[in-house]
Amino acid sequence: MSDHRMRVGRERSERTQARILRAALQVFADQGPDAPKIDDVVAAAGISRGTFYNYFDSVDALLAATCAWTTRESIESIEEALAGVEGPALRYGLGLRLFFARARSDPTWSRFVGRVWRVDGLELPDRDLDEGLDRGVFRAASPTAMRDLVRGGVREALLRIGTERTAPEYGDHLTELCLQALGTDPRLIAAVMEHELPEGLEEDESP
Amino acid sequence: MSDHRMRVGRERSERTQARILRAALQVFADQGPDAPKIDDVVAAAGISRGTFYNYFDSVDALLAATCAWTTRESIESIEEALAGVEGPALRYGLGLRLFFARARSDPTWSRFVGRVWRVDGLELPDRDLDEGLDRGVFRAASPTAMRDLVRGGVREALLRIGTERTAPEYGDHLTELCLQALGTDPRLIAAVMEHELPEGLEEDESP
Amino acid sequence: MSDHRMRVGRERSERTQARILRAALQVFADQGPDAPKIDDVVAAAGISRGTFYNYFDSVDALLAATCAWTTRESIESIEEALAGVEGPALRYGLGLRLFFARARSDPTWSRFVGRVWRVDGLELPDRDLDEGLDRGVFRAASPTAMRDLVRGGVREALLRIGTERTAPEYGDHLTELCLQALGTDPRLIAAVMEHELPEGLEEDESP
Amino acid sequence: MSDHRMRVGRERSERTQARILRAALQVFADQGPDAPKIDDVVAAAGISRGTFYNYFDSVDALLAATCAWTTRESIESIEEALAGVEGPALRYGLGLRLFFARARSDPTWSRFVGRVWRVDGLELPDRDLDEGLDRGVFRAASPTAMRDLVRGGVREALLRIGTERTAPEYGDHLTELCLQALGTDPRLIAAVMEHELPEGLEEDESP
DNA sequence: TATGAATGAGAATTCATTCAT
DNA sequence: CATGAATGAATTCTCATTCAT
Repeated sequence: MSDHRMRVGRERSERTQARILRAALQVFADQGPDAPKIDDVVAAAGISRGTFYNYFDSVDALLAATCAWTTRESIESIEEALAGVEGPALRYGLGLRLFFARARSDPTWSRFVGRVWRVDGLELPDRDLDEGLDRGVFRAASPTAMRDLVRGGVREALLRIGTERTAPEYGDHLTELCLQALGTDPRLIAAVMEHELPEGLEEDESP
Repeated sequence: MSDHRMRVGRERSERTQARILRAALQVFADQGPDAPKIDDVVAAAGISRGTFYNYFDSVDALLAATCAWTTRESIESIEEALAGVEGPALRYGLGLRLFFARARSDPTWSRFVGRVWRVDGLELPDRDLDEGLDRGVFRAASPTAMRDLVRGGVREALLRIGTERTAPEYGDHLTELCLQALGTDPRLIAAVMEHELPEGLEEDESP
Repeated sequence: MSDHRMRVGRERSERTQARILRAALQVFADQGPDAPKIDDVVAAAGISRGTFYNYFDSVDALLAATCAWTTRESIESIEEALAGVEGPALRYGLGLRLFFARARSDPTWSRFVGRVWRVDGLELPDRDLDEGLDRGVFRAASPTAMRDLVRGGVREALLRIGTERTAPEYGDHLTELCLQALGTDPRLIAAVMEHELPEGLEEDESP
Repeated sequence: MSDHRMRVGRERSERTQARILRAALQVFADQGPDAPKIDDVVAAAGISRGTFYNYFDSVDALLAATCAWTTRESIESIEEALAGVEGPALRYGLGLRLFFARARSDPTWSRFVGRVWRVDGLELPDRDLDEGLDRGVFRAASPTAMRDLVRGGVREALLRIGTERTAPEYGDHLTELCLQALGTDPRLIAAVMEHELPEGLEEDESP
């Protein structure tokens, strides 16, 4: 009996926490990381102020948790989807294409990532990038500048995808441009673009 | 006599407004567009709260004015510096190099532009971009994606330049990458990079 | 359980709102409609500033609510007390006498009504007035002038009653003068003045 | 020469003071005695804040001065106009008619007197009232109630005259009602109403 | 005397946080 | 755990007053 009560309690608790995080995603996506008030989150989640404080200490803590959740979930999805793919250019390029596909299927997530994620998140595919540079698949006078260009471009693209109705090929085009900027061999680029998109990254996972 | 008084008054007024704008540049550069409190600005400008409200209705109005000032001033400087330069690639590329040079000489301005400017400002060199596309000097499957990549990359670069000590060539490298992403002919890129940097854009003009 | 909590919450909320309104009555009566500061109300009600804003948006909104409350309550009391009384002169005259009796028993209310009520409230007995004019019980070259004289006289009387210790017959005398000004038959006036005062209007009802 | 300068200075000073008072009349008439800010007066008078303080210490002092000016001027006009008139009822009735005529010709003044004057002003014709009561021309169970009724009615009438377009006879009708309320002999009332209106009270005098 | 920029005390308003139920 | 009324510190904003020119 006590067992049952505990289980029910834990489940309810997890459901409430999930509601808050989903509401936070929406609110931060709409207002950015600084503007939101507790009441915005509370209203969006359909809970009371007091309940909020049962789960998070402050808006900042909520922001951190929301970032952690989305980042963790994205990493997992990407790694899973790219599980069998080999080669830095292919992995990196397909990763970007998947990222934009996910953005397209969830504009709120896209806006959130574009507005809120700082380096932690937007540097995810660093391993493939490093490997590509090491192997000479990517070439650049300044790796830092290269990363900055790509990171900024991706962020800008996410904001656009999350905000307006973009053409279906927009994400692929941006991926292509990024690879070009990295100095990738055109034939390799073509291969990336023609490769079938692995499954994954398109569904929203509950925290 | 009355003339003299009016002139003195106007001069003082303009000096105060300039002090506020300069303080605002600093504060917005440090804290972003949403976080600053009136008191931050007031303290940075060395004026009283009341004086602030003699010049601006709210922090939002101040933000708008600061954007307008920096944008106007940047446009003027760029146009002046590029006065005699012909050809979209040369103009666009030199424009970027000048922009980054200015950023390097004024990190606060760089941080401000990187964090705060929205499209209004960061689309400045649109005319040259359009002309380059028209003439086939720039090539891209998706002009929108191309612009987004460049805009995002520039923003990211400004944040870096405004935040840390970057290598002297960083700006040039990023410029080169942008031109590559635009599909510019490598010889043309080389010409841009070897061209002497016109004077201008390096001094801060008072509002 | 949830039911109980809701009821307790609502009751507390209503009690607080009532405290604020009662404090407002006092404060507006003392200072008039424009002068009061939020802090005056807050201090008189014994609540915090924040609590005030949980109930009203501004002093103006509080003023409106206080007017609405007093007006509604007065209308109800009068109508109840005059329920069985017939004839415009009798109803109007007894209404005035009751009004002044209430004023006497609650000087704060009297000052409030005298200083703050605008037409909405002080035109209450319009129906009887119109009916009296229609039937020829009241006569006047200018109904507008007549109403203005009575309204102004009543307001002035309320201020006096609410401010100083008046003779017990003061209200009746003013009623008599009003009826005279309306051109009422002296015998009818005598009947009004000799009629027993119905119960009611003398107690303060909580909002 | 010094003489000349002093005279010119004094004249200018008097003109400025007059401008302020006239502006104050307007502003107090529109906003009542409590609401006006220094800036409202300053803007209406077309002067600077500093100049205001050369003439008055505060808004309260300005209010007092404006009341004093209008009261003094009204007393003088009335006394002058009624110079040769004998008998309390005739004097009192004609005084009221003149008062309303003045109100009609200067709605701002009317609104000001209606909203702002306290007893000091609206008790002006006390002497005639007292004399009328002494001689039995006026009759009332309660002189206080009588005065209150008349004072309130006059105030209400001034507000109406100052605010909307009233019929030309409105003032006379209200005068008649007042005299009726005072218990005046109908023939005497008729005489008052038929009496020619003395000259005066219709022009605005500069302070 | 006239001006209006500058000031800062004080009033209005917001909002994160607590806590009794 | 959930609730939302109450709180008051922090912030925004107003406006009477001063004073150098």
